[in-house]
Amino acid sequence: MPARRKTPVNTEQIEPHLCTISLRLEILQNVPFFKDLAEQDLREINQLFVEKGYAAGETIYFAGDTATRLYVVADGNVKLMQHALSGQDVMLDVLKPGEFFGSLSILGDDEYANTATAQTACCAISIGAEDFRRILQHFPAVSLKVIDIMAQRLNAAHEMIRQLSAHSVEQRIAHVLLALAQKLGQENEVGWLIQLPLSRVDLAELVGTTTETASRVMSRFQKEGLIKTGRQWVAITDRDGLTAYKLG
Amino acid sequence: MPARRKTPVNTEQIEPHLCTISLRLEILQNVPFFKDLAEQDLREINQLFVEKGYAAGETIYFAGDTATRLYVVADGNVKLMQHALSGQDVMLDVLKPGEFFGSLSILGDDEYANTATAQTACCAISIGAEDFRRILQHFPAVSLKVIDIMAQRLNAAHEMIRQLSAHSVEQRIAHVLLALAQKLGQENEVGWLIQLPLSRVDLAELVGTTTETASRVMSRFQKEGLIKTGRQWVAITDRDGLTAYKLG
DNA sequence: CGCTGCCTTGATCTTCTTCAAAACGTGTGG
DNA sequence: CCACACGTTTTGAAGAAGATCAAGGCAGCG
Repeated sequence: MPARRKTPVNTEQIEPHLCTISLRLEILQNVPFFKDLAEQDLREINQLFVEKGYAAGETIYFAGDTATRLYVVADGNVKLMQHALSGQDVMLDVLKPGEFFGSLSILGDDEYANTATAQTACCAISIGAEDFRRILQHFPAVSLKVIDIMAQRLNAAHEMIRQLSAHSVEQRIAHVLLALAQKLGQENEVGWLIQLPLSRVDLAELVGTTTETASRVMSRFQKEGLIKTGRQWVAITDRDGLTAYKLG
Repeated sequence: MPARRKTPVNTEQIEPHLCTISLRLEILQNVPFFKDLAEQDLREINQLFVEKGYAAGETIYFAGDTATRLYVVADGNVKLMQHALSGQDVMLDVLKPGEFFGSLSILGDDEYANTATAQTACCAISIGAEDFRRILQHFPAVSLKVIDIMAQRLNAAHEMIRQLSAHSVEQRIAHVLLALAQKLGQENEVGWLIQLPLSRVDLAELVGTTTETASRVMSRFQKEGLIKTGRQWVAITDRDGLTAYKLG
């Protein structure tokens, strides 16, 4: 028995120096838009990437910083945030290994549009925007994949806009929990566990409400047996029940 | 004197058959991602496009339809909408000539993610998704431009998410009015006129509120001398004042 | 002139935020 | 191993922002 840890979330620490060069090739193969490249090309591209580890909570770049690099999550989770002048933060997305972030706007704006922070201890590899542009020019197939992924993200953002415009906090939380479980969930003795430390603050930032309201809704959901939740973790126990809530 | 029309918005009707083949080449040259192509290439690409006119209010495609074509606005304005089960609609964007919409997800999903409707009488040209993909493969420069534009749109969507999460209806309306004026505005004896028929319903759908609340906010703005507004039109008279409102 | 949509305004009610305080878990240092 | 301290979570009560319901007004058009 390791300890009396209550978190069912797996929080193994990844040492910053774990992302060795040999591992990077494997990581790159799992990046959706590099998947179809020849091994030789991949090997060359690999040379252009640099890896770095981050502690949980550490910021990878800030919104407004000069945008020079494109990143790919290698291990752990990264969250993308927007900041409002009022001090209120908004969480746009949680990324898992294989997803990219950073400087996408290859030609135009040269500022990061959002802040990237390590949600868990994590490792990310990155490439200079210039080098990435060269790759896109040489491999049209990669460009097509990138366009495809961006279209998906745009759709996800539009879905979020619809949620915020038309649904109650209760519905939005139900939706976010289901989406996160879909993306990062693991079946478990507790239920369908979201493999991510997720506080009430995080949840509030994800659905655009306050921590208090988020807490109240979570209590209600738990009381009704839809979820099990504790400090920084959530598991879904009644998927259909939550879906019903989400739909109104 | 034509009549006692009150709308300062220019509402010249475009006949559906106005988009002749000769005009199309000119239109294509103004599409951001075709701008840098050689005349000869453009001429070939032009052959692949088909044009069609739409009456104001007419729907170009519905969310959920099989996605087969990519469109470019040639003349007039097109709005992109999301629908909620509750019946509430959300307006994601208003497009002007040169902007594209439709099937962007070249490889993956084969459904339109939103509904495109003619906000004014308009004309759009379109190309089959297959043909467009071929163009992207042949001209990497076009792909880069497309990625760039999609990055901009993603940023715009994220900005909207931040607005909805962190700002009041008043702030959101101020923001939308300024953004629309920036995009479609024309200096005029009335003020900075938004060249677009824009009802209270449209406004409400743009900022995620009800027509009543939108109307109240607009009345307040007019009372304070920030805007002039009437049936389906808005002009900004105090840009700085509105900006101040937008910031809180 | 009256009809049909759009726009406005008022009153009421719900949802969510805000402010405040207490309870709980977790890691720390005695 | 226990107890304290800190950050997280919960809960309550009051207040504000916005939604909803319901009329009434105004512009444009036949």
